[in-house]
Amino acid sequence: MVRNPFRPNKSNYTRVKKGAWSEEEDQKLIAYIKRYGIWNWTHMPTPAGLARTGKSCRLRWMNYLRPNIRHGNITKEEEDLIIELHRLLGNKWAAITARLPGRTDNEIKNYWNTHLKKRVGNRNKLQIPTACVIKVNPDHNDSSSPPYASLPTTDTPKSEPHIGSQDELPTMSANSFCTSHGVHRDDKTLENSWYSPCSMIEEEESLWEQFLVLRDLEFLVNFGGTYMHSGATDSALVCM
DNA sequence: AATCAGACCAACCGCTATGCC
DNA sequence: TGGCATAGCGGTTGGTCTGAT
Repeated sequence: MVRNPFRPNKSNYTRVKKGAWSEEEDQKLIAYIKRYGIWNWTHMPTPAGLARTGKSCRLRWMNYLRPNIRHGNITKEEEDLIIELHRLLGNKWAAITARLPGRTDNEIKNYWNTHLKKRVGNRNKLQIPTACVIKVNPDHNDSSSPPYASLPTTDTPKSEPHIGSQDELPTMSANSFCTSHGVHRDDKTLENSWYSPCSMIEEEESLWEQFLVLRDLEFLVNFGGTYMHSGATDSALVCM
């Protein structure tokens, strides 16, 4: 099922431009999208006057030209959030980015690989991952709080976070949906705590139940984040 | 001033997920 | 239901920048 949207053949391969985008190309893409919206990345480059693949156009738009993109100057708060989200979600850059409005997955990924990976890696060497319980508040029905989550900053500790509030995120390890175990996060001891193992039997019994709850929650979180992130209020871009 | 190494980041590539016919 | 087309994600690459020597 591996399929490239536009795999140039020998006759047109040289026509496809690669490498850095020029200012002119940017303007062409912006102008085209402003006028016609995004109807089909694969077939857009030709009428837009671009010798690029649809994939390349999409990437350029999503990572650089899209409105409301913020570049550089990752704040301390954002950095903390990235670190914590990465601890919870692993390399799910799209999911992480959904909680960081204005940032792109590519930027977050690059920032992690260049700035945070080593630092966090060194810190985590002192921590031992263990199995434990995922805290879930099934009673949450507060429509005033958005489905996406943010994490408390270190100077504003929360007492008892619950899923669904702006202060909480379902706590799970990178692979918690398959083989590994969720991680109980207590904000008071966020920096230096991995919890002692709970009963494996209890965990096995509750794991599927937690999985089902979290699967639904994950959908809400991703949908909410993606929707907000897409700039869907811009009529020309709603089709994104 | 020249060179080199490491850091940074935009863009590419391979692959999976999803929707449609 | 299966196959095709497209969108999207995550890992990797390679060009450029910057600081050290």
